[in-house]
Amino acid sequence: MKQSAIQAAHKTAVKLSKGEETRALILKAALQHASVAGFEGLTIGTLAAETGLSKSGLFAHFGSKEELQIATLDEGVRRFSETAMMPALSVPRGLKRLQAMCDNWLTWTARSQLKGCPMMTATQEFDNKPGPVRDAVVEHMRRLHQSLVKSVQMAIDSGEFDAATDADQVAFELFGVISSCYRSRNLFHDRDAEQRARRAFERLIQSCLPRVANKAAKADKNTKAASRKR
Amino acid sequence: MKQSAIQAAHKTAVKLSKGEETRALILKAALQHASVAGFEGLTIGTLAAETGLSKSGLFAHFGSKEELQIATLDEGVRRFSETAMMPALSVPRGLKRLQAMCDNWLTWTARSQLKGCPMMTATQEFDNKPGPVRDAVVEHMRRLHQSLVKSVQMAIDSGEFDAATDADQVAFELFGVISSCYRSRNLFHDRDAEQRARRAFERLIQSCLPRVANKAAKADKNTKAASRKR
DNA sequence: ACGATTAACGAACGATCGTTCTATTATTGG
DNA sequence: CCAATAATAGAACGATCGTTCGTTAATCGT
Repeated sequence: MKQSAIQAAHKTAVKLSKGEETRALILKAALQHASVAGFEGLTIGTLAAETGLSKSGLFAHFGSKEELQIATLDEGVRRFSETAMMPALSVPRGLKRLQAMCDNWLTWTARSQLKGCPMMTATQEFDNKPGPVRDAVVEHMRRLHQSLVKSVQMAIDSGEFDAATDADQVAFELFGVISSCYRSRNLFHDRDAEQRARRAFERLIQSCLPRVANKAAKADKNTKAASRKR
Repeated sequence: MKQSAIQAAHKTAVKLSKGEETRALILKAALQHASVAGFEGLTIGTLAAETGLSKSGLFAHFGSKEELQIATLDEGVRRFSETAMMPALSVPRGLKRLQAMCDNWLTWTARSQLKGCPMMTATQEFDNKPGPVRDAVVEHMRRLHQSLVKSVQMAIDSGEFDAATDADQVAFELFGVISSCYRSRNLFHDRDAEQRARRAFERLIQSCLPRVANKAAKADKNTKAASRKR
């Protein structure tokens, strides 16, 4: 009983074998490192020193550097999902959720104690380097983009956005705003970066609002929300 | 006379010493390599093999890898300036020039036979890595951002953009669009990326147009263009 | 609690990294 | 054309890279 209480203290109630435990520890350090120095900058030796393991001991968990990179990327996506995406799912569908998602996106690295966004880093590092890592990055980023598209589509379905809104286009532009925010913040140490991003979101949202019968469409929102397509 | 005719065949009429000539050759290869594998991926050995020089022979041109990285970055910026920025300067000030600048920005890597944008790569690689290279990146990007701001300001001064337009904010968002375009093109191999970017530019420009007395402001354009502030 | 399994270590591998040195070959200015 | 200078080559350096291997220590299922 005492044991189960301790287990319950963890957010994930499942038990971890020794191997899984240290693997998680490694990946935490690896993600931290990758968010600063990139995935190519990940080094078995450095990582081993940071975690107190031997090179070979650490290596055994992954079998290759490539696998380590992919595992670290996966861990980054996992952290992103639980820090930025999942909380937004508790917000009602539509514009509110889209805004929550974008807002969480801007701030998740700080909340996750990372210096940069691992996925953005991975994108730049591997977008021209064929191989399994690139494939993994593409897969993850495609999913991410689709999440955005879906959220925009919900705002369209709810009537908050104009029916003619190009969800893919909006997702494209939202992604751009987020990119610009990260760059301003990390490269220029611009403290107003998030404010700039929010203003950009605002402008983008403004241009997506229903064009005609503005008030009527808003009044229609609650009834239309019930008939979602996806 | 024959010799001067040969020299005239080069675009830059100035004479090049042997050292400067090979240095330029190295930087060309280095830039090519950095645009694909990044600046940390630059390797003295690989670069020496590609250019047919010895490691030490190549090394002597720069004195350190860090200097090689900075020189390569400078070369990238130089190429960007002559491929994307300078041609835009022959377009009349104002909205037209801003559009030309953005358009050139989207396509300059292809015209310069690069796989990716060296400055974007450098930004991601060094935005969290203190040192001389990062300092150089920051300096270059700051200048770039200012170029954008200035072009936006000219569109404001000419009356094509609303007087209340926040030039810094617009530059921020333009940068985001370009980022998103590069990502879509390089990571997803999306052939519509440029079209998406142009649509985003269009939307952004639309939101900057004079709010009141639209037609009157447009008619005023030619007269107001003469009284620029900067 | 014991036997089977897994995790971790330490040493060594060849390769390549950036860098230094000395020697030799090219280029250049007078 | 010749001395002065600059450019390049070659060999070697210690460090670190990713990886392999055999052995020891810890954990786990029963």
